[in-house]
Amino acid sequence: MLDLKFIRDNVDLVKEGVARKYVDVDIDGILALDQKRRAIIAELEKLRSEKNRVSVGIARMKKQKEDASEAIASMKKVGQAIASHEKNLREVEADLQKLLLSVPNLPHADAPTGKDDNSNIELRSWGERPEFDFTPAPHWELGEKLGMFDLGRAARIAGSGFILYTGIGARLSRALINFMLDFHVSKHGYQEVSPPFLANRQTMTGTGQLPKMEEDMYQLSDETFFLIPTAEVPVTNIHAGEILKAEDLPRHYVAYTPCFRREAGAHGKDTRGLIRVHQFDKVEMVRIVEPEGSYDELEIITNHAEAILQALGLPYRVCELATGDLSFAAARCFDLEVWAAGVDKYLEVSSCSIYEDFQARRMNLRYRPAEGEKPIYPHTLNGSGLALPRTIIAIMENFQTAAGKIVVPEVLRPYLKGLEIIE
RNA sequence: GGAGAGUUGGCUGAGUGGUCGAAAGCGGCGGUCUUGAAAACCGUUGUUCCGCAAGGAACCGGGGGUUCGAAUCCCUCACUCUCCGCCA
Repeated sequence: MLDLKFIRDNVDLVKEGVARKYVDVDIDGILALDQKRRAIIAELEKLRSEKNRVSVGIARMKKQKEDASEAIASMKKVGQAIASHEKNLREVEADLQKLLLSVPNLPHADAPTGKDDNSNIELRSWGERPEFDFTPAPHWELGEKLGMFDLGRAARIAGSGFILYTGIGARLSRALINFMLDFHVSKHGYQEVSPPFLANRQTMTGTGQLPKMEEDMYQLSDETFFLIPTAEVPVTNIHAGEILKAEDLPRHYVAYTPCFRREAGAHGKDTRGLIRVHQFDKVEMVRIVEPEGSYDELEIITNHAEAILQALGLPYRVCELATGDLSFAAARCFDLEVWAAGVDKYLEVSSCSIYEDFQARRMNLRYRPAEGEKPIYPHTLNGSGLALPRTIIAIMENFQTAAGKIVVPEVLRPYLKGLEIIE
């Protein structure tokens, strides 16, 4: 959420930023409602002030057994006027809030302007793409042959777009989760947390999934819970509504969770194998930091995600998202795309974003920079480190042998009782 | 799932429908005293909104209502605790 005062004082800047995100929101409508709201408040507070003043008098008269009926009668009218103004204010504020919640975060000045991912910019790449003297197989062929997963039975259990990992596939998945968590905890200093996998409406609004992404999430029929689309939601909201002390910052959290996404409107796009599924595992990093120097934090979190790919020996590239490709709440975002030899393309395995104070304001998360100072909003960031299925795809496809076996990355072997080859 | 009890400021904990933003204690901060510290004493100590300002307004779990007036009464939701049942 943007600061209403900021919108008021920077109308052109806000309109320009929103336009760069290719989002259509009614900024003028917000300003009009804001003006209306303030007019109502001014009037309402005048009435309340009168009420308070006269009420004291009534109390005194009653105490001295004097007749207060005249004052009470006149206050009755004031009371009614107050009630009607309050109703009015509630309505205006509800409308205003609704509009405000639909305003996206403004993109950072350095984010490349562009409508969609065609305008994304490759910043750097790491590692060598593997060379084969045979045609590398896609992971769905390798996976079925090696008994790592069974998509047909998964579809029978839940539907298409779900994964049933089997045998070594399930173990590899568990090994990756443990490896990533351990890595971020011991090498990058994160605190591991394990949050609920369901979240309520308020929490979903806090990080910005609601109101815009309602159709993309799974919702329970009692309408109180959503299945989380990412650990970003429960973890960033850990301190929602709190006023943290300066020494409580920074907070560095890492969490493993499954992620649930309806992928509405994604039919036919990358649907083979494990590329795009409705439920996947992910290890996620979240950083809650002071605004000062927060963009350095974006580099740091991106590097932390990259470190996993480097440790696994997977070639990747880092892309900066164009303004139109940025998520609703993000100001700037770097994607990591891993090379997958079998499907012969780069696959997004991590998204590292900074939200500035946009999420903090939505969830009313604040901290006090120093004793006696006013609380202000910290900045929030998050980055995948990493999403599992596509990482598994890259491991399988890049490390496959002519015989259709898969060489296990060394860093994972301790997690698989020393296993070197999946065959 | 059933029955009951709660939710007040950083914490503990009072609060009769009428100057209650709210007693008291603890903690925090400032000061006096002290070589320094402790103790004692004095003072201070929330968040937000409107307003150029002066100033005003709101907030006692959330939301509604009754009333001239609500922390206090009513409704509703959420959460916490105790007991019973069920269960990984």
